[in-house]
Amino acid sequence: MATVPEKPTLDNIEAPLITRWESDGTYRFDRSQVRANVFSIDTPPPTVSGSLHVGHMFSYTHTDTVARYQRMTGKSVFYPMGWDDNGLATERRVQNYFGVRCDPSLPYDASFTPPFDGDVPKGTPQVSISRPNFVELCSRLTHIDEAVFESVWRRLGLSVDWSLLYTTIAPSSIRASQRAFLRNLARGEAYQQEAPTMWDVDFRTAVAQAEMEDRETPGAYHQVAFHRVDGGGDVVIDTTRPELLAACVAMVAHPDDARYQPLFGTTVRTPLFEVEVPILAHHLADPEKGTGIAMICTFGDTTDVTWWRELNLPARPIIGWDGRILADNPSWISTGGGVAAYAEIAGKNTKQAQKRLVELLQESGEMLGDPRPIKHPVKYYEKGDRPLEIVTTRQWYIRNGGRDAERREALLARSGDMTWHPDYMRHRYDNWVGGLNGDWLISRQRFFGVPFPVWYALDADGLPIHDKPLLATEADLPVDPSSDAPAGYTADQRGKPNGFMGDPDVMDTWATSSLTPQIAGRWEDDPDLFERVFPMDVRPQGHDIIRTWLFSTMVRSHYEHGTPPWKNAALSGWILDPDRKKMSKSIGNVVTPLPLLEQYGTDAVRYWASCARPGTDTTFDEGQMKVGRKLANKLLNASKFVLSMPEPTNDEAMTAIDAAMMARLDAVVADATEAFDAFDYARALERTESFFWWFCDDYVELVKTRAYQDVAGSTSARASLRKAIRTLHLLFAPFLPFTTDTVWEWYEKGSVHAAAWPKPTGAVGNDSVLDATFEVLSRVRRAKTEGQVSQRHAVEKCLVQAPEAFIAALEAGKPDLIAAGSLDFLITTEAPELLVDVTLAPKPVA
RNA sequence: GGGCGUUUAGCUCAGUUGGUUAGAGCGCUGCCUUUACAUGGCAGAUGUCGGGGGUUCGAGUCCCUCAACGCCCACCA
Repeated sequence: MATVPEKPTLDNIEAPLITRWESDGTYRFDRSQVRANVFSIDTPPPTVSGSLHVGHMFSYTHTDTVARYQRMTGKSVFYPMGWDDNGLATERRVQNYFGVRCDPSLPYDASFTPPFDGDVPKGTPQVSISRPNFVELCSRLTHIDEAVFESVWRRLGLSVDWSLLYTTIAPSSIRASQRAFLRNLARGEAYQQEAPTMWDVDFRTAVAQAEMEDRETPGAYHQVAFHRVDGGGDVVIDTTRPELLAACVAMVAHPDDARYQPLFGTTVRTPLFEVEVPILAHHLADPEKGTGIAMICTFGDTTDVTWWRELNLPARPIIGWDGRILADNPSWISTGGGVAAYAEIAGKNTKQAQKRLVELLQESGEMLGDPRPIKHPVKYYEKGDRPLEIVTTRQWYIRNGGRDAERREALLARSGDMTWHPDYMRHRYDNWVGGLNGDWLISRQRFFGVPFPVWYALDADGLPIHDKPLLATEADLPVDPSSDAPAGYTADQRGKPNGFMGDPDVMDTWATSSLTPQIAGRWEDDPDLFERVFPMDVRPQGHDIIRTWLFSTMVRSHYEHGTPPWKNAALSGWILDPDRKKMSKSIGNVVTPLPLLEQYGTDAVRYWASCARPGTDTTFDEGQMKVGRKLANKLLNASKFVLSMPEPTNDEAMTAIDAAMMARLDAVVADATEAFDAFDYARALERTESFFWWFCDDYVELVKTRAYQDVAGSTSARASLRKAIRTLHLLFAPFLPFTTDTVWEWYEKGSVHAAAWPKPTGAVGNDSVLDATFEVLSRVRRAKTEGQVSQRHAVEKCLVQAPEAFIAALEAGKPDLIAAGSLDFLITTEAPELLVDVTLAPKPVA
């Protein structure tokens, strides 16, 4: 046990405590505890990018305060950390870091060394390497990044149990992910389908609905004339995508549109390409839009897909996986003019094709007027730079209710099986699930991720038989179908007729991170652990990823376990910069937390984070960190004051003043406990903090003299001060873990973070005693301020006129009041109104 | 177009079942070296609680309505 220092300081208190907590195992999960005595947290695994921003500090602190509270109530806290290193983010970082790109057609080169190691000059062309080489580099870089990341994260003082660390690309995570997929497949919850898919032409991968976003993009309306086959003149449409004219399969107008009703069932010939297409009716056609009649192409947008499906139209795709117009002349274009026109656009990207096609239409006179520029919302992959195209591909899906009312209802009902903090966040879930328009697309045509544990037998011509996939068995997981062979085949049959091929795709990151409760809880690998932590008590996360992470985790747990994966979801808000914009890497307004931790101390930054109400977006405010610093400093000094006094050895009845203070503190303990149980750390802090300032400024000042001297009530004062400060250390411990543990060391054994959360002492006090005493004290102070004398200055006479009840209440505070106010005389008389008359002693003559 | 949230002092924000005169911190002004703390203390000024209507003995708080801002979703010819 250390003693109280002469000059306590907040400087450099963090590092020794971080070391001590680790060596003492202060935050170690005790897995011998039964489920009822465990508090488990499904920690968000941050993407390992080698940097940490103040938003992380913000939301992780919220969870940490709750974890610390739960631990102090006696729960064994399961608080793991994970790194999300699987997926596209890592691939991009590897490309930029080593100056390479993956080309799966290349063979493995065992002696390959990357051209760069971190500093790739701008504009350097990337070196193409094989998939195994690329995956090796991904593993290598994630290991480097994770070592850096861990050291930075430890600095935050989070009470995570680092021995539970997991990564989403580790073999055990791949095993969990593949196992869950195989079970989804076996139960019919996963399936494969060849269908039009939203496609990013740069990443060359399919993209899920949840990962798309709209961006206002410049475009232009082009008015184009189609010729009626019956010679009755032209039908004019407006289109923003004239380059898709060659992919036109029909025209469509609203069934009630009188202008076009006579044309339904007739045909027109497309301009330039001279393909005959029907004019059809469909309720989704909007008479108000453009000319009221649209061309249907395969595929310009999602409405085209709907029309194509519902009107049973042929597929005439002309855009390839690279976003370019297919090179070969399509079978449906057969006239000389059509073939010549197609040759003009073949191989071009959509922009170039559009430009050329407009020229051709203008030459032929089939375009009316000039293009009319507009801005319109266009779908993008959230990480992409060019608009998404719709390409028909074979993909894996997990049913999520997007095409099935019964599943949708079941998943909607799940949001009622858990508690949301704050409650209104459940609307975002309900809103999203209610608006789904397709199943969850989980396959990605990428390289660094969890492979599908699936192979395909090849027929005599060497073509894959997709409808009878060869599945891995659970016992063999994890598998990599690009290097492992399926049961019944040998490695040399790969790619041969009557042999096999591996499924070339990997799962999207969300398909694996949707299993974080299972991964962290070591589902099936350690059933004893899993049953002690699952379903988890809480999922903390940002409100912006309810539609992705929260929902996808719900889907997996709903299918596999028939329950929500957690009892509570705690949603945290965003950090806004002083201009109230979201802080994000892409905007470039991110603040790094390390300099802040240096300047104000970790506790002060945690204080700022803890002031934000759950779910609320919060402005970045260094002012609040200064306040936090001040608070921590005050706690240090108040503790020094109280703990420097001799520990009371005998019992003495508590004075009315002291009992009333303790009763107030009891109320604070009750409030803070209730708030924490509801995940409202901000309220717990606010109640504790406001009590603490009152305690320092008023109560301590009032009883200071009595505590110093050996008079009647001094034991009561010392004992009360000591009990109260100890309770305050416990109440502040979740927020100011460094300051409180520093102080705790002065007089207690062990860590405050292993101590028991306070309970109300049952003190019985009369609050009006405090009110009356401080009302008079405050007036005495004002008189001294107005008289421009020190607060120590003697008061010759203090006359209090007040109603009877007030005087009665004041009675118990009189001795303290006289000492604290340096009153020579205190006289009370009864009067209808409160009046305090203060006569200051004469100022000494200089 | 639908959903959700926000709007309280110059700034950042509390205000929990409706209840005296609406609060805190920062900032601002003045004073005080006081033996826990000058990284301090004491005191002071500052508000038509976004607008309008309603319920009530009583509304920042409940209901209706409008507005501004933000987020999510839908629309994308």
